[in-house]
Amino acid sequence: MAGPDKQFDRNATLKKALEVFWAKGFAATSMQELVSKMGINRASMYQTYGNKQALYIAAIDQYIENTLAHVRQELDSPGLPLDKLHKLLRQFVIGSIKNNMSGCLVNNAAVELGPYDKDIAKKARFFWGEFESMFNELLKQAVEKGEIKRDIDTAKYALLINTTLQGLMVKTKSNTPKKEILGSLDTLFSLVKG
Amino acid sequence: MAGPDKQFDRNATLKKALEVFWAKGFAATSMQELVSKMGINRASMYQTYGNKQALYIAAIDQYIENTLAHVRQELDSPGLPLDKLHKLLRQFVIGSIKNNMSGCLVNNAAVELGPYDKDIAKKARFFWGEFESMFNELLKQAVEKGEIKRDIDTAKYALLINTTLQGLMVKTKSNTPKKEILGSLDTLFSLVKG
DNA sequence: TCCAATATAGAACAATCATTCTATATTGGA
DNA sequence: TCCAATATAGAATGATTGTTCTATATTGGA
Repeated sequence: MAGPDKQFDRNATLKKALEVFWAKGFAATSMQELVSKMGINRASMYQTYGNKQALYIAAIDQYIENTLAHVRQELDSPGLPLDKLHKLLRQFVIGSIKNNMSGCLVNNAAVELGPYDKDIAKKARFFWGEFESMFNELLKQAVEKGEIKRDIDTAKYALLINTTLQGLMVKTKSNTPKKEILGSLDTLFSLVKG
Repeated sequence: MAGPDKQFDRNATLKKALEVFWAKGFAATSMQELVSKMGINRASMYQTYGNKQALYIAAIDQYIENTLAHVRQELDSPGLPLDKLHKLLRQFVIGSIKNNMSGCLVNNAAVELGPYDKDIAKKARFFWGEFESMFNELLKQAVEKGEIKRDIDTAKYALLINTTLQGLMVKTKSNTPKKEILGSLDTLFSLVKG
């Protein structure tokens, strides 16, 4: 068989598509804009991804993979568990605001398509489930290390923290002052620490 | 001048438009569907509202007005302040799930258009600001009446509660189990009560 | 009985949508 | 030097988009 030949960089072009979908959502993004920003030919894109929906799913998959890897790395780094978590969530908020109030791609996708697309809804639940597992793990460490002195139900707290995080992401999308958003995050952690 | 003649019911037709936008978002809703569901002629709709964007804004305004009125009424009713608030938020969650996981129209609008539409973003901030004022008022009452025994910064707690509420709304859009969502709400209130 | 306003039906519009097609160039191994 | 794969350019397709237009019916007050 003939080799891979003059192939474009799948990962890089998908990242471009991801950025457009992240900024504008699914329905408001046209194939024209996608093809332009990806820098490849229309035919190549249909050949590679099939259609707009499939490209969107591929972009979300890449986002989920990259984000989970990043979160794992941050939470595995040295430091007090709860402080690490607090810092990570602060990063999410600041990142969203700096990235033109883009929020979280999964959150955006769930709000736009969740009720009509079971595949999207399922991916969102998986993504958040992973978050909540990691948060739970950190909370358990926080209790062990005495960073949290009470005896708490860490799993429930993990769910609450992620839910609040999703609310923070939404608030960044309407130009809410950064201080206010980060303030709510601080309030949450002050309550968790007890 | 000639009288109002054979006019359609502005309020009722706008409510129909609201329902469609609420369920499907702005971009994914076509004028064809709007006109059909509203039961009026295309020309009448353009005559009355101008264009799709203006109709959307009008629908959001009606939603904000109705929702704030409903919240005020619920929170003014007799009962323990925090219990009333808890029950109200539970209603929001259950309502969203029963209404085909539609979430909150303002939340949906902020996520879809907030970064690109300053008018939408401003309305979202106003809407949430009203929520937070009312929540703050209730929290102050809860402290006065001894429903909360600690000395808390009610304003900060009000912000946190609304932020978490927005996260709860997002979670309803991806078919997250009702029990899990309501559980997070319970966790939040258990922390607030202290 | 007019008039002016308000509604209707439904065609027409130009633009844009996602998608497919034709034809051609480039590449690396057999 | 072919071949088969992979890319390109760019036109074409047919559907759908938001919006406007023409023509007509209904209504209530002057």
